[in-house]
Amino acid sequence: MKILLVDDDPRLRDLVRLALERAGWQVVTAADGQEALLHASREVPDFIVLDIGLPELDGFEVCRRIRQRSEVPILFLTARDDEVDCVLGLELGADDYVTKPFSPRALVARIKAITKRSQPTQKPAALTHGTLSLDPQAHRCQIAGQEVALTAREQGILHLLLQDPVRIRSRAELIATIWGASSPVSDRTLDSHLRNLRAKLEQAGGGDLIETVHAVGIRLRTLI
Amino acid sequence: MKILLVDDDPRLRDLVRLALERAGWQVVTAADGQEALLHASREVPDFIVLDIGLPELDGFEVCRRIRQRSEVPILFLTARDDEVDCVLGLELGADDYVTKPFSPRALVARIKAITKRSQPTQKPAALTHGTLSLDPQAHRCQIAGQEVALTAREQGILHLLLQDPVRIRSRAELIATIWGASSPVSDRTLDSHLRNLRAKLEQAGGGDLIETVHAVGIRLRTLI
DNA sequence: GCTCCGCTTGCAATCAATGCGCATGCCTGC
DNA sequence: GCAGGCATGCGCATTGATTGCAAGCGGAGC
Repeated sequence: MKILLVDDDPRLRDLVRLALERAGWQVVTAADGQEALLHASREVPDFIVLDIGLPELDGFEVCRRIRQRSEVPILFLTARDDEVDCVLGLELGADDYVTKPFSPRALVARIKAITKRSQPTQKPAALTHGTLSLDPQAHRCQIAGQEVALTAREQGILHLLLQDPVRIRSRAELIATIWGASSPVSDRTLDSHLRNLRAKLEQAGGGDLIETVHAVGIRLRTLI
Repeated sequence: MKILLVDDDPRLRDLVRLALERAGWQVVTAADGQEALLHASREVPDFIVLDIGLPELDGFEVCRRIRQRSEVPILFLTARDDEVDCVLGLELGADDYVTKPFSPRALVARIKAITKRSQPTQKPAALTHGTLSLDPQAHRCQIAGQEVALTAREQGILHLLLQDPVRIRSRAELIATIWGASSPVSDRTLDSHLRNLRAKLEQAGGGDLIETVHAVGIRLRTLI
C-alpha cells in the first residue's frame, strides 16, 4: 500500500515515515499543499495522511481538491482540539483524524482500521436523480438515456448538487466548494458555467433540471 | 529452473542460495533493486524471490516494474508480519510471501508449491476491448483482426488503459505508472507516444479508439 | 406600476490543454 | 562504426475551457 504523508515539519515527517515504513507501507512525503496535490495525482496513493496546518494551501483545501477527483481515504493530523470540530463538521469526506501529539503506533493502528473498514466499500456507484446519472470517476453523465459530455466545472457543479438534491446551494457555497477559497471567482463566472450546463442538459432532453431559488441559490428540481 | 534471489543481506543470500542450489535449481543473486531489474531482464529467470526491504528501489517497486514485462512467479520475503497485508493487498501480482526468519527448507517447499500450481495456470488471456486485443506477455496487439506492432511505450500506455477501460487516467498517472515516479518525463513525450499509438491503431482500422477528456485525462472510447 | 436587485444571456478575451512537426540522442543489430 | 528504430522533448498551432463584462429580463416588495 502506498501512503502519501503530508506535513511541513521535517522531523515529524521522518518519524512518521519510519513508523509507516516499518508497518510495511510505501511512503511518499510532501511538505506543503502544492506538493501534496502533485503527488496525489502523480503517485495515486492508496491512503493520505494530511496535516491541517500547512503553509499556503491548508489541509482542508488540499482535502477538498483531492476529493474532487478521488475517494482515497484521508486521515487528518490536527494540532489543536478545536480543529477536530472542523474536521468533523466539514463535509470534506475525511475518514478519521488524530490529534498531535500522537504515537506513531496509534497512527498505524488507525490507518489499518480505516483501510480494513473501507475495503468492502467498493463501487462508489454513479449518483442519480431521476433519469440523470453522474459517474464522477469515469467523468460520465447521462440524462434521459443520452450521454452528455461535461467539462470539469460543469461536472463539479452537478456533482455537488447531486450530493444532496434536496438542499439549496448558495452561489457562494458552490464557488467555495468547486473553486476553493483561494481563487475567488466571480458570481458571473459561475453563472456562465451554469448556463452551459443547463444548455447541455436541456439539449439532451433533460428539461429544465436546475432550479433557481431567487436570492437563495440553486438546486435540482424535485421530481414528481 | 533458474531462480533470481534478491536480498541485501549477504549472509542470508548465501544461506538461501545454498538451499536453492541443493534443491537442484540454478541461482542468480542481486543485492539491490537496480541489480534485480537488470538480472530480471538479462537472465530471464523462471522464478523470483524478492526481499521487500531493499536499499533505494524497494521490493514493491521492483515487482511493479517486473510485472510490466513479465508474469514470472514472485515470492516476497517480508521482515515483519504487518508487511504481509501489504503484499497481499497490493495488486502487484505477488504469488506468495514468506516472513523472516524462515527455514530454507520451508522456502524451497513454497517455491515448489507455487511452480506446481502455476503450471496449469497458463493462458493469462489477452486483454480485450472490442476488436482490440493486447497480449502483454507476447507483446502482441491486434485490432480489427489486424496485427499492430507496438513499441514498449505504446504497449505500456495501451496496457494501462485496458486494465480498466472505464476509468480516465490523468497524464500524470500514466507517466507515473509507465515511467515510474523516479524519471519524470515531460507531458510532451507522453503526447508523442500517444500520437504514434493513435496513428497505428487508426491505420489498422481501429478508428479513433483513444479518447481525450479535456483537462481530465484519456481513456478508451466506450463501445456501443 | 415602479424600482431594486438578482439572475440570465450574448459575447469576447484570456488561459490552459492538447496535438503535431521536427530535431536530437540513445541503443541495437548488422 | 553505421543505419535504423525508438524515445524524448522543444516550440508552436490549434482547440477547448474558463472567465467575466455588459445588457436585458423578471420577481418581490412597495
